[in-house]
Amino acid sequence: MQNDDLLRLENQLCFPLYAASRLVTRLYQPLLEAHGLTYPQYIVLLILWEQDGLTVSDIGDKAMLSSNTLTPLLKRMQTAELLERARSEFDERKVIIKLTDKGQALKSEVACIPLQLLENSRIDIEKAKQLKSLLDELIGKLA
Amino acid sequence: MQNDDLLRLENQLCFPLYAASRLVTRLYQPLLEAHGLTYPQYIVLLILWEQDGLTVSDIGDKAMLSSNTLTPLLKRMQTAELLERARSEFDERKVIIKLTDKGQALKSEVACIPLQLLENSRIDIEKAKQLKSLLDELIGKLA
DNA sequence: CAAGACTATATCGTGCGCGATAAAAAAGAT
DNA sequence: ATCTTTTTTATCGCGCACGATATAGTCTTG
Repeated sequence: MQNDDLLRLENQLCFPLYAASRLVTRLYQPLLEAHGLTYPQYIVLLILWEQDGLTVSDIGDKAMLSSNTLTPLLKRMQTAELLERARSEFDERKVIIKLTDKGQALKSEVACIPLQLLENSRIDIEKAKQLKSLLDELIGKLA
Repeated sequence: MQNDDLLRLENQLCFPLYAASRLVTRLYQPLLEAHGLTYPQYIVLLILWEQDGLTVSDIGDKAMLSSNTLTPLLKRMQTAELLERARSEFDERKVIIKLTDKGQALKSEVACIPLQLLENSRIDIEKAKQLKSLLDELIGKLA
């Protein structure tokens, strides 16, 4: 493949990744907005629903985000009364994030969303699994 | 699969997409920054190197972006003297984007980047192709 | 040709992402 | 014990993304 071909948009792996990610976010957006959530906030909730009481950097490790993104995001979620932020009493550097009742309760409200999106979009479930496993592998190599 | 499992981060297709897209952007970022480019600006250049003289919405169709994102971005690229923005003389609503010599010249400078990234990351070329085709299919269904 | 509909771009506001840096607490070193 | 290093969170600035809206040019239709 010549350099010229390597620079064609259609031959880039980066662009479909970028485009697909934004398209999927757009798919979630109206459903999440109904619950006052943004997409990254939903990611944080997915993490906290699995394990509550994590520190900011614990969440950061899982979401691949750091404090410059997470601190303001978590503050907004605190303002929305979805979670509480409190310094650890054992290590004052750490901030422990705990879901409020409202944050916990949201779980059952949005539980239907993944399935709903899967059904509404005509996505082949086998191809989705294949895609996910290729993405996980890519992430493993880049993270 | 139960609702609870459907909400586990590890079972979401959306998250690896979001994470992989950001990881790949981070891979490009230092190489692009050396040429004063951001990742979305690079995407716009890829488009214009293929076909110059497009309108804002032509570029938007290809990049899946609209004027609220593109107008400021193109203005920054104009300030960087990579391109010129001029109203069409036939239809004054349209803005024609033309690369400057500097914008054209950048093509040969960044031509090595895709291959360089492919080689530096230990990405299997066959899996990359497979991934791209699955992403293209997904985009086709969602766009 | 005037009024309304439509199209193309621009503007505005909000929320990310993230590099760079700061500040404070904890851990380690001498 | 003091000094240095590391860890953890927060702050700042900039550039996207994008919904909502504005503005101006073009087209359509009576």
